[in-house]
Amino acid sequence: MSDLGESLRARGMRLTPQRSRIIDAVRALGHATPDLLAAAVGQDGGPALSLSTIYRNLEALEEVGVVSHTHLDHRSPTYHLADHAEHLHLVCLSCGVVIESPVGAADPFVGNLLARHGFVADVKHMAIHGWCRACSAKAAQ
Amino acid sequence: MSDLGESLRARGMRLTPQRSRIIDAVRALGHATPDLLAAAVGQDGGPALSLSTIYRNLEALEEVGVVSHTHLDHRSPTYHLADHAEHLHLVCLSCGVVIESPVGAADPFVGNLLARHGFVADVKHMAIHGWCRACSAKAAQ
DNA sequence: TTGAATGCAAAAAATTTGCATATTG
DNA sequence: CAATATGCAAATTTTTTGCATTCAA
Repeated sequence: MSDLGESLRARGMRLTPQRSRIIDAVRALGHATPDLLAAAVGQDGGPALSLSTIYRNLEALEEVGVVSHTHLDHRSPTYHLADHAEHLHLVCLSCGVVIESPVGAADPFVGNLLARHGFVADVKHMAIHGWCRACSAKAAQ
Repeated sequence: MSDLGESLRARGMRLTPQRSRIIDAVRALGHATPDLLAAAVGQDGGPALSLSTIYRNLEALEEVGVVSHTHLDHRSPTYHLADHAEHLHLVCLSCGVVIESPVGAADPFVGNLLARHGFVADVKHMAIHGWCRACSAKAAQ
């Protein structure tokens, strides 16, 4: 991340202390929503950041490719470092548990979509919803 | 739809004119968001319905199994008749086009998740995001 | 008749935007 | 010094909730 400043500057952006702190928080939490990040940044010793700064910076950092986000449900974007191991999320509609699975599990599906529609799918942008083993067993009774 | 009234009554619910009009609107539009439905219902000749009635009824009708919803993006639930042909949605992150694809395309993927995690995936609950043929071709240059 | 449903207005929750001020490069 | 970023408050957008009134069964 030493060239982060350069990546930013190359796009006319600046490396501000706020940006560094936000990146640190994303790294520390693994993945988190904007307001969780705001809370985390507020506890790193420095002054709290306004929520709008959080939002604007997550967007900026995503453009530069430092972070990216996925949606575990229809309303929470969760951010993580872009170089974080890639995996897709399975969210149980019943108990809410989140399971991580290697993206490879979707390869045949992704291949189908490409062959059939020329569509390049990013299966990890949105979580896959359904029912976990425990909940589907419960429902089967 | 003649037994809709019974299905509702069996659960202590009632068949109101508002409910019928909402179902008609869902059928007419194919699939639409709550506010689009509100607009559509408002043009069927009768009086407009309050948005809260729309929301409460979509929820009620979904419980009874008459309608169901999917999320094309992280903020718009789109409702359709439950007996409407099942398909999954591919949404282009670049141009926004929505492509429908038979759920069968996801069978191997769904099978993998079941085998690997015991997870019963409902791939059509959330749209699959990615890039359509045109946009990915453009990006390749 | 009576409990469920409606309408309206106010409350929430989650982002986004305007703008004056502070800062980076 | 000039242009980008920040902070704060206000505006949006979308959905939910309280409550008095209406209506289906």
